[in-house]
Amino acid sequence: MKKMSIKEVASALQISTATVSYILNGKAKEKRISPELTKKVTAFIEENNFRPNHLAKSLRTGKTNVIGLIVEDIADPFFASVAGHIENVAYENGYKIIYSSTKNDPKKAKELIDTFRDRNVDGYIITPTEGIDSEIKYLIDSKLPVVLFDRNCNDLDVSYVGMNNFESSYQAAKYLISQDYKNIAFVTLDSVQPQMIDRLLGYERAIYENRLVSYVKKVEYRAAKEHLIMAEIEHMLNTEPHIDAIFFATNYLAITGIELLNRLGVKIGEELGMMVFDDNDLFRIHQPSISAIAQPIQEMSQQLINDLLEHMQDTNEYTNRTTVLPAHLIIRDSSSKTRKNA
Amino acid sequence: MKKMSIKEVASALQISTATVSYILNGKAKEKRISPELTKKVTAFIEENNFRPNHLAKSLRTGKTNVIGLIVEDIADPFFASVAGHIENVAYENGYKIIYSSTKNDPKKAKELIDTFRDRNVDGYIITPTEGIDSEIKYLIDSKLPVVLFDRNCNDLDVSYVGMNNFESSYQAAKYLISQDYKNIAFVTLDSVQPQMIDRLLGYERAIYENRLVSYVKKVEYRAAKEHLIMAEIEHMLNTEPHIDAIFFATNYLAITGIELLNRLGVKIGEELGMMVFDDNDLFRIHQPSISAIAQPIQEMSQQLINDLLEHMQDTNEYTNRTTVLPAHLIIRDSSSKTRKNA
DNA sequence: CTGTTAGCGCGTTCAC
DNA sequence: GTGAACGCGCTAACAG
Repeated sequence: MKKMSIKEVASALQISTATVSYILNGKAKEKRISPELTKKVTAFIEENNFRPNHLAKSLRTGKTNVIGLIVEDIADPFFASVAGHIENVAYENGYKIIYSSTKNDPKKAKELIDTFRDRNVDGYIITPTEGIDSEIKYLIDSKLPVVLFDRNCNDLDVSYVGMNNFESSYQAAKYLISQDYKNIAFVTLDSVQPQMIDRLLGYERAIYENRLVSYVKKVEYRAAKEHLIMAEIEHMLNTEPHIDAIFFATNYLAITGIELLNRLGVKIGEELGMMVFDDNDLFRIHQPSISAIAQPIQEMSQQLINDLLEHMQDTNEYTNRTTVLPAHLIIRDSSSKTRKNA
Repeated sequence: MKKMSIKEVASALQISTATVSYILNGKAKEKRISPELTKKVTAFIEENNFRPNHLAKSLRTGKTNVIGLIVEDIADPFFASVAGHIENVAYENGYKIIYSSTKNDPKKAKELIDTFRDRNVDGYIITPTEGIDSEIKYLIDSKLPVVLFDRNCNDLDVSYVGMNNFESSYQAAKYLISQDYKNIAFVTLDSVQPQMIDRLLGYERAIYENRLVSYVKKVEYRAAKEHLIMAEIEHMLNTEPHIDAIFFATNYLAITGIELLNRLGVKIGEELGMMVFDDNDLFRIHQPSISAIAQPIQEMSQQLINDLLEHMQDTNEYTNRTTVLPAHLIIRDSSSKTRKNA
């Protein structure tokens, strides 16, 4: 029951492997192979369940039909969701996906790019870490299809898909201001990632435009433990008691923050407004519900995989495309002093 | 800057490709290649950044160093988390992971197994759907390393890793009973998956042992829309008003249920006890917090990948192993009538 | 002892 | 419609 080779098919049918190969690849007509023979071969292949060896094919053609997906962490629901959407489309187009998580470690990111390169993946979807511009540039220079997402590398001519962090942050902050919050704090990570910086700047723009004061709390990035985050937020609330709203730059920070506030008995919405980046079941169901900026995951994924497929189709004519999608601002109860269900 | 081949290395150094290959694969000593030559070759390879073609190597050796991961849905946080853990260990051992989601469709599951087989993955981690026993059996008969998880295929001699659904469900139900709930409903999916059946049976055992009455609500499985689930639960609560606790068999059902109950203004815990399968941030932070049965994700993943690696190492001596890990019963406020924080 | 030759794995594709 | 080279690395058998 071992695997059959094209040679065996050929010899069983007393024809050459070339003929079988042409038929397999739909070039029967082009190569003027008689319909009868074509039918005979097709039938034989079907009957004996012959499957060409993918490795041999890849070795010869240089195509693996594999897409390399490099994300910060596949276990993160955001990236997992993107992985799911991408897979659907990739699957329909005959591609499989091989993934790896950088854990935001540039060294690992570089290794991953190398490994994927060694394995001849046909295209790359990458969430870049800091300091891997040169590796990405190398891929591009080698004419390999690459699409970045979530974070861009500004200095590179490469396709990118992301969301409008600056604009959505600005709009969200403006909304809080419109709801009469006067001292809005922004809790973020101490990170230089462009998307994080944009979120901060969007907030600050809204603050400055309205002649308000900005309160920015940067939580240390690496292995930020929950209780440390809580301690920092608590400290901030104690030293700046006039703060009347918090805008969290990430999901995780917000969840930790909510836990703290619940424990402190602070009434979210009434006493303290809240806005969060990245939506989540929790924010919808929490009482009061929490307003959030939802990333357009579906749209981003679609764009990502479309761009990549297109790029893989015609490597030469393809021109890079930067897509910045609008986020969805979801207004719930936490961003108004008068709660609907209060 | 195209890729260099072993042949080029050999000719540049005026030696044979065999020599280079032996050195590359650490067989220099075994093959009595002089240390000087070894050093020279190593240096040359380093300098010119030569990387052997993985495809050629795989074609020759039959090993791809790729693990095929077939889950129900990679976008589901549970599977994504498993994927993350597995990746860590796989990576350290030189394996990459190629994934695909079955969406619980047997047809797709079969296709995926075929595809992965075509692509010569070295090992399989599979969340089986119904009706793919024969495909899995085929893999096993072909001596391919397979580990199942989440759901077992009872009739197959194959390694399996999962958690003790029956026991943990039984314990959780018993706990509710011990907290003086008398009419406990069990809300589950209308599914014949073994793990779902075990959860139901565990609940029923606790009910019967205590001479209570079981209320089982099976929600239709396919594409269960939120509002339909809500309608079903609401109907149940109306027709069986004496129900004083709900035990949800899945995370998703519970989230939907909580949303409904909050809307109805039912006081979870006091008026209606609650227990849920699969933990989640939401359950921890919800007020009142929701008791849950947490899957031992870390432990399961570790066991999964260990078993598979072992199996891939010595295909012959390996004997199948069934691992059923205990779940973590996390008692919070929703499972007592007297809430701690009430 | 050191290192080489040559065939293999298997599908693709050019030249006839 | 075919023969044979080719993509590239591995390794048993062999020569010096």
